[in-house]
Amino acid sequence: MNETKQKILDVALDLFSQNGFSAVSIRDICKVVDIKESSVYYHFKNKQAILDELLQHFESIATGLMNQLEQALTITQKTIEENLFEQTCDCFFEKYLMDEYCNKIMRLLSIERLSNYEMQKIYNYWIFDKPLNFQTKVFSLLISIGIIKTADSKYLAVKFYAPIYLFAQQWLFCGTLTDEHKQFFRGNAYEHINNFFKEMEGI
Amino acid sequence: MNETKQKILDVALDLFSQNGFSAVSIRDICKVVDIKESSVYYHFKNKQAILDELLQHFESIATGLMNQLEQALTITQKTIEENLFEQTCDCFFEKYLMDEYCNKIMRLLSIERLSNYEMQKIYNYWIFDKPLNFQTKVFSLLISIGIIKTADSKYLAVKFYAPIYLFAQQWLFCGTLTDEHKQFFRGNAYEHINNFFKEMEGI
DNA sequence: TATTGTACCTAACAACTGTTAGATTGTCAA
DNA sequence: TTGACAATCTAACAGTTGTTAGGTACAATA
Repeated sequence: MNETKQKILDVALDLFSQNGFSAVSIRDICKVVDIKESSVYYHFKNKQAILDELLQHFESIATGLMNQLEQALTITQKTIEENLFEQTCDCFFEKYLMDEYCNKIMRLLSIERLSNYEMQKIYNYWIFDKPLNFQTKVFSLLISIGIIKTADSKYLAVKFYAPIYLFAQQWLFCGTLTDEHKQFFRGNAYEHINNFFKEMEGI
Repeated sequence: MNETKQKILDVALDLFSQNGFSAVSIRDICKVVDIKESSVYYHFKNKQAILDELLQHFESIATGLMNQLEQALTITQKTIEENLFEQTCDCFFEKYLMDEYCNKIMRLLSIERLSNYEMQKIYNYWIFDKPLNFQTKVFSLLISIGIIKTADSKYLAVKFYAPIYLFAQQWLFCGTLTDEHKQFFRGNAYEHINNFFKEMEGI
């Protein structure tokens, strides 16, 4: 891909994720990229097309990561327990919630979803429905192979995911994504996961 | 308070909560209120002053509600159990998360917190710190009077509050606040509270 | 050497932005 | 009736917005 075009996308996402789509002007972007505003229209049909391309790229990344997670459920039973923990942390935490690109897209979506129904659907899918459905599957599986005693897998998924979502909103979706905030998130989220599985073994 | 001034505040909050402060123009507000844009400057020093007054009013409402909740903890022990459940639902759910005014302010804050540090602090205080601190107090109290066996009250607060926050984000902070969405939230949140206390009695 | 295509530029457009100066009403008290 | 005040208006300002038409510089191709 063209170097300038990539730079426009990077800067646009950076500004969109802080101020929202409509509050950022083409000229704001151009000041940072250091080109004249008309040059943007050589690479993109209009302002909306920049946003479209950013979202499309995000959805392809997210689809790939979620597929990777789903595959961790299909391997042999013995390796499930070990693999699941690692995969969840690596795919979902590091490469998704804390990934610079994905994180910025999610910030942007959290703004736009309030006035744009299409954005709301994308946000709901990737932040609520998809992760909760995946966790429900995980717990159904753990119940079926006897690691967990019978329980409501859907409610288990909420109890597992909700604190992670809360910590993410607290540390990963405020201000800029810093290493310090990442460490806060990791500390809280990992501790929660450990506690959660300890408590489940007890029941 | 002046009728027109109140109408400006109402319309401004409605638009700000959907599109964010900077994406709404004075003329957007005036079209709905049906006045000329210069008339706004009779009631407010500038655009920022509208936002300031909205936030100030919210903080006085929120302070009152939280004080009311705190008081539910100081009454005689016997009535605590009965009172706490009712108060939490009434104050925190109905008069706070689902109240039209407070709900709109929280939407607005969720946009502005991404680019404005002051807004971020207000959001964090009223959405994370204050509710979590209150719940921590509640569980400390329940532990001290023997209703709950010894446990980490801070982590209990997270486990209690996180699903409520998740349901709120899912149903109360997307699109417009409808009666249908309110019912979804109530259904999920009340069920969670019941489950939570059932499980605690078991331990 | 002439032509073509890429990647940028200057300059302008009509519409919109927050804000202000000053005029115009209607409603009271003197 | 006069004067003062509150609440609104008209009209304009300087700057910003997304977008376009048309020009320029430079490389690769014919």
